[in-house]
Amino acid sequence: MAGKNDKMERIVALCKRRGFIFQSSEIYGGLAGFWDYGPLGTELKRNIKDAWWKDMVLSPPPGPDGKDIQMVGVDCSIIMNPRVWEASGHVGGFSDPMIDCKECKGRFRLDQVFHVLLKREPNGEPFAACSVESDSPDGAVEAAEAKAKKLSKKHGGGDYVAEAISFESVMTSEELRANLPCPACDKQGCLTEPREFNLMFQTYVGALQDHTSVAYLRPETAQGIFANFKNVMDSTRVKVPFGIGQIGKAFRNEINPRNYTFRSREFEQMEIEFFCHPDEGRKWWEYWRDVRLNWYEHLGIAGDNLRPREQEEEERAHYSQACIDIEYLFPFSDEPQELEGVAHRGCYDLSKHGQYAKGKENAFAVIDEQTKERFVPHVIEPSAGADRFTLAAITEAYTVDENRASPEFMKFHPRLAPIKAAVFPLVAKDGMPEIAEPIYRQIREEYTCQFDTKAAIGKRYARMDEAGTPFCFTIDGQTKEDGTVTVRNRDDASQERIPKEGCLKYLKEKLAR
RNA sequence: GCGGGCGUAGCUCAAUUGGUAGAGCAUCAGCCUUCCAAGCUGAAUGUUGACGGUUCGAACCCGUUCGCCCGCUCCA
Repeated sequence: MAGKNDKMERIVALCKRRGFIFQSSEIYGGLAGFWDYGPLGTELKRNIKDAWWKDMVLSPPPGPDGKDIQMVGVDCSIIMNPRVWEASGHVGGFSDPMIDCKECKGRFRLDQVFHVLLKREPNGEPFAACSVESDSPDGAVEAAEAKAKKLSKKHGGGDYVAEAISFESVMTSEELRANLPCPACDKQGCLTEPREFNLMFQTYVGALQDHTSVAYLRPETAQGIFANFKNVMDSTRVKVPFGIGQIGKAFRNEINPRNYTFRSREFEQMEIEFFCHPDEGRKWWEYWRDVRLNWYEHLGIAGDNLRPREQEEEERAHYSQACIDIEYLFPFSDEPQELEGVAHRGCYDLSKHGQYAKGKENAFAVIDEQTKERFVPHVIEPSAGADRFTLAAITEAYTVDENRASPEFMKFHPRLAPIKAAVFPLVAKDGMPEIAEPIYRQIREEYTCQFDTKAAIGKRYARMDEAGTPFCFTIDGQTKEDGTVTVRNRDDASQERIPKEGCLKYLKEKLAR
């Protein structure tokens, strides 16, 4: 494993040295879970987002029937009405107080642990107690059966009645808590007081800071799309089936951000919500699964490191009918990590907003003009992490070849490369810079390009290798004689000669989608 | 959030254990250089992660805090 971590450390070092990724506010000691993209990283990430937008929203592959599919884009605000997060379940379901066991390090949701009292009939005198995890009091009694039997035996056996009390009611008293046993290890008095673990960042809207003005930074971009479903339908003439795409920041106050930029507290998502007839959910889910997988492969995230993994039924959210995680094996882990999930979410989200948005009960149903059928569309959600893809592109591109002058270089897909080309005079004299400069100016009109006259040519090539620049045009002594320049290919350091007027055309051909 | 380790120039590391922080690489300038990090000359670079304490004196000892790494935990 040392070798693997070593690789990750080298990648992190290269990213800093060459200006791909910096720690946020580094001069003040940084802040866990936040990262900045430097000049090269910014170009790389923008290329990724542009490729996604172009390939998924502006010009997506033909649908299952071979015809064009309908896609439009939105760009929603980060702070929304807090009711959105009640409807989505982010406020209710994921802000529960938790308690920890200091002994066994177990963590429990306060509303899912119960104190089970064993009472002796007929006077109902409790003689023993234990704790268990369960989602209901009845379930708690059942779950406590084995523990209760043991406890009963310890206290002389005989008949008893078990009664479950929620921890919520017991925890209010310091005295009672001091004696509560842990549901996992049964040790007494080692539980912490209940603590809130809401993963949403909170803020206040307006000058008044109280509970009436609380708002949240969105923990996902999807809800802005759902909330605008009707607006998009009313303003664009799209009809089901169609999709809405969005690229934007989202925020999760992760307990423990780790693994470089992989689990950040501020991150960018590239999401599609595709709306279709309930009967066609499976078909569209398969379409998007294939489209998304092909996209990664097309951009060079291919081979053994890319691991699509269909989720088992137990693993999926209760409303989800199918889900595939597109995972990537990063050097920092033995387990593949999720880059994207393509989920079949049924009508869960639209129905929820129908319930929560007052007077909008019918806003999310559509009518099929042919059959007059009225239905709430089902949703297929390909949700990708832009920063995760960026990190995958970086680790996938990172190549070691000790035989080269540049033993480390970045083999980005040309479409993703931050710098597309460099123009070098072989030496800074004999009129070579004068020939090179106009070529550089011409390329710069359309592509990121660098011009460098300094240092030995090998050093300049090596610098471009670390930046992942796929092509370098070099003006040499022969250029003045026959008007040709050399093109150096990053991947194998091979060279060919082309007419000096043909540099831009050459790039256009190589960088075509 | 818990336990363990760590923090010195952009990077890799020194500093005789409490006595004014230095080297290589990289960077920049000049010379030289006709295809893969060559050479020569010169230059710049640090509140030793931050804050506080002990001391005549702290990179070094103590406390707090921030960050990084490893293992748990978490990951809608």
